[in-house]
Amino acid sequence: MTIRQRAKRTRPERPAETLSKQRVVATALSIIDREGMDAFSMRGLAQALGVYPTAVYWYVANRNALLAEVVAHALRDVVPPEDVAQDLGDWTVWLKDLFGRYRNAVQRHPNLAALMGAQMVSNAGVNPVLVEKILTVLSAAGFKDERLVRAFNSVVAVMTGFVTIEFATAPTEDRDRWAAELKRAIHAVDAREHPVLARNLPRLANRAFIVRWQNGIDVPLDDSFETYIDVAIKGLRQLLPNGRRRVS
Amino acid sequence: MTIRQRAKRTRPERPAETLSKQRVVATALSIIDREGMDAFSMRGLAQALGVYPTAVYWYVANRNALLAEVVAHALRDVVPPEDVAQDLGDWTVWLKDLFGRYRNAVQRHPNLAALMGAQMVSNAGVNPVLVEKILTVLSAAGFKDERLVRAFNSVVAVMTGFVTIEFATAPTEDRDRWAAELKRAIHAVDAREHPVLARNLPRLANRAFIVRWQNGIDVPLDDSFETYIDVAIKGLRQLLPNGRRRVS
DNA sequence: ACCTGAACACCGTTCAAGT
DNA sequence: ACCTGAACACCGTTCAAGT
Repeated sequence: MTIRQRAKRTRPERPAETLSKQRVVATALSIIDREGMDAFSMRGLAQALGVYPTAVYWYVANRNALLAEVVAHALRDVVPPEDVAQDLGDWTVWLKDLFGRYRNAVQRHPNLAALMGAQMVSNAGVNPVLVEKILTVLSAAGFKDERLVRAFNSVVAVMTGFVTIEFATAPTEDRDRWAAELKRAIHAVDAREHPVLARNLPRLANRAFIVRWQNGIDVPLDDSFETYIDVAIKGLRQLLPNGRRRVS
Repeated sequence: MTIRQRAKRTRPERPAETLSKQRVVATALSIIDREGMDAFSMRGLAQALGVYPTAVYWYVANRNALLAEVVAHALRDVVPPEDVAQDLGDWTVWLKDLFGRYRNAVQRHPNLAALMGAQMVSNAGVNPVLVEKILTVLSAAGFKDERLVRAFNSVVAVMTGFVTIEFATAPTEDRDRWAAELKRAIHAVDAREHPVLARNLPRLANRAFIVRWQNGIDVPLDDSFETYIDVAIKGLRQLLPNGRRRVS
């Protein structure tokens, strides 16, 4: 977990401009954004806040609870505001906006990508308004009862699926060596063993999942994301009772 | 990270029936399966193997590298065998089988769910045969060039999306208290603020993402998963050039 | 080649005290 | 109510030795 070459942390730094949960969460997020998940620690956070490690525990129960709040904070802008064509007859516009907003949030905090996906277990760290909004839009579109549940779960899964892996971060240790080695291995693919891959290599290399050596921060997969969303929306529309109502 | 109440580990246990990378990876996986991600440590692993902590480093470069191998091992059976109706004209059957196999793998190792999704960045820990197979099936279905790349990325994202959050594990600490509190909060939802949620609560409670207090191990979301896959397949089919060729 | 043994520089968290 | 201070029981990883 890359310990050696970090600045030695002795005592508090800043004169502590009064602590608060707000400040604790915001500072934690900024550390994770800058240095990554592996480098984040409760002690490092305390140091950044200018207090003793144990002071943080006045505001959060433990590390996991804090991380849940950090995720919630990072996701605070995902719910589209009221004015997004919610009642304008096209539910697909609202969903596309939602998916895009989630992607933006992860894009801004890629080091949190894995946690953001995982946090969807429960509403512990997620705005309950998000749930109500999705349900409202799907209801208005014509989903109800059991079909509403299934559509809801599909929407949440679609929202997190692509983006979680698009921005998943590689081991922080020796990123450059790791990337170089991977790049080499990919270009050395055996055309006899993997003919389709070899034939399409220039198109796929560093632009397709698994066959990459950089993630969405360096190489965003905008086109594929668009297609993915399109696939989901088209599929959802076919799920509606009366065939495809309200064509976009 | 729940340290206190664990058995004190002093020295090696077993007389070490000769170490090997195989044994290191398999033992690591079994520890993670039994005790969860938080409880896994290099030192605990060494103890279980009956060797000194540093002996493990002869077989793996570091913790992250080991975890990548553990994920690869857990995913070893995801690629459908040759005989699955691959060339029988219906590419959707093969894809559905693939998605089901991935789900089974995660279901067997839920504590690894978050890592499994994240590992799709690169082929470091993933079988390259998987890539070739997906490309082959999609090519045969009619996807080519840029469309092939987009379809491939969509397929991988669909494969991991639902399942990653379905089996995401809650903080290991105080699971029962956490679940009880969540259950209470969900049932106490304000019908004025969240009318659609309140109206559909019996249907959604513990059966919809975010509105859950248990995960897929305790409450599998089979129906929703089926719908989700259906949505993806239907959407993918509409992506094909000549409309819907090869109807299932 | 494979493992021991000691050491280094960290961790999260608890508990008792201070103000 | 909010923070200090000391302590406990762990970590991952490096390096020099052993066999």
